[in-house]
Amino acid sequence: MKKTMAWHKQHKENSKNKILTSAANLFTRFGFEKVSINQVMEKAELTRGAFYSHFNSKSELYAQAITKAGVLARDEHIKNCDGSFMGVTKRYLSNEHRNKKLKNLCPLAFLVTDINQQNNTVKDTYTNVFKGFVENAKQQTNSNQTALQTVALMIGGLALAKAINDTSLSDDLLIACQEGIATLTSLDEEVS
Amino acid sequence: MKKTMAWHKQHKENSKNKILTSAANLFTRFGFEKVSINQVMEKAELTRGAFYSHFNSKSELYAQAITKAGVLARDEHIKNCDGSFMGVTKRYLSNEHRNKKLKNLCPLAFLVTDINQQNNTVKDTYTNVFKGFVENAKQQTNSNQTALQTVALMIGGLALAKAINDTSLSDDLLIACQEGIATLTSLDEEVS
DNA sequence: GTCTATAAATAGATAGAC
DNA sequence: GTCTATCTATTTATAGAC
Repeated sequence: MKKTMAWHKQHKENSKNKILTSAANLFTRFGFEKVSINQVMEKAELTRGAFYSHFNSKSELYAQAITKAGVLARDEHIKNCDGSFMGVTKRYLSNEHRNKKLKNLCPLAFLVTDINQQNNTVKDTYTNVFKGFVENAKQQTNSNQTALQTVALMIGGLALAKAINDTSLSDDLLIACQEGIATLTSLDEEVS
Repeated sequence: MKKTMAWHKQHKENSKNKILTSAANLFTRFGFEKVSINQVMEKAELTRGAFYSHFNSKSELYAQAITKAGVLARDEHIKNCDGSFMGVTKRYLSNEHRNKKLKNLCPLAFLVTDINQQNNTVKDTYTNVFKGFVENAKQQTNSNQTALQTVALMIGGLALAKAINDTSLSDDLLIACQEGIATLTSLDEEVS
């Protein structure tokens, strides 16, 4: 009996995890409104009806999916970087990230506008993921302001580069943001 | 007869202009997917059925509304600024802009992610508005790269500040972006 | 917990009167 | 050109069988 319960619990957690991974992937790629619950469930290899035994509404899925997307993107980042600060920013502000060739995309950049019409729970979740991102940047800079400038150039630069329908200009923009971060952080070091 | 034709033409142009102004306002505030044709037409004081004698589809409206929003935002900006470079960036990266207190909001910042799932015509229009924005910045900087860093900090910083559900952090972010632009442009001047 | 079937609401788009 | 009425498709969410 206990064994069966444990299996059931594990089974449910697996299903929920599959749904969240599917949602994180689809939302960051196609935005909130363009993705239906049906699509999320299909990618998770389940049917639409099963959704509501895991979440009360699509809004609830939004919030949890953003956290999941943040974790997935960070893990993939850590795994594939040399660890240097400029290595991280270059990978973040890369053509591969912009072109959605990475397995996991940063929800902060890819959903920055989508967030705006969602409820406060969703916004709070986005804000928390952002704060984690900022904390990470702070470890690499002396001043908080430089950290904020860095994340603005990373997240904002990537979001803009993705929106532009001109590859050459978009490439220039990504490089410019990398250089901007390098300039501001090196000034920050001189001051300290 | 000629007089009547002229009046008709004027009337139609007025209606189309009202629809575009309404759409520019609603889209920048609430995003593409959240705004229905019905809402656009209601704000333009017309009914749903009249829409299709001006536009073939909602997509066609998107594209034209982005251009309209860009023009409206720029005009309001010019009208209310002292003309100095930092005056412009401070007004752009202001609490009023972030809080949607301005009459016209910048479509580049408020739709940067929404654009992603639209067709190429819409993306091209967004790109053109962006190019105009960059050209404007270039007049204030020596290098093209500094201009790109400036627009990334403006548009990206505003988009992020609006997404964050923490007023204090959001305020810091706006200030940091203003300072970042000041730093990068002053370095740019020294080099020349 | 997962499935099929369906309810209820809303959207984009069209038809025809004036 | 603008209106009312309607078609068709899609969505979130629920009901009930297994």
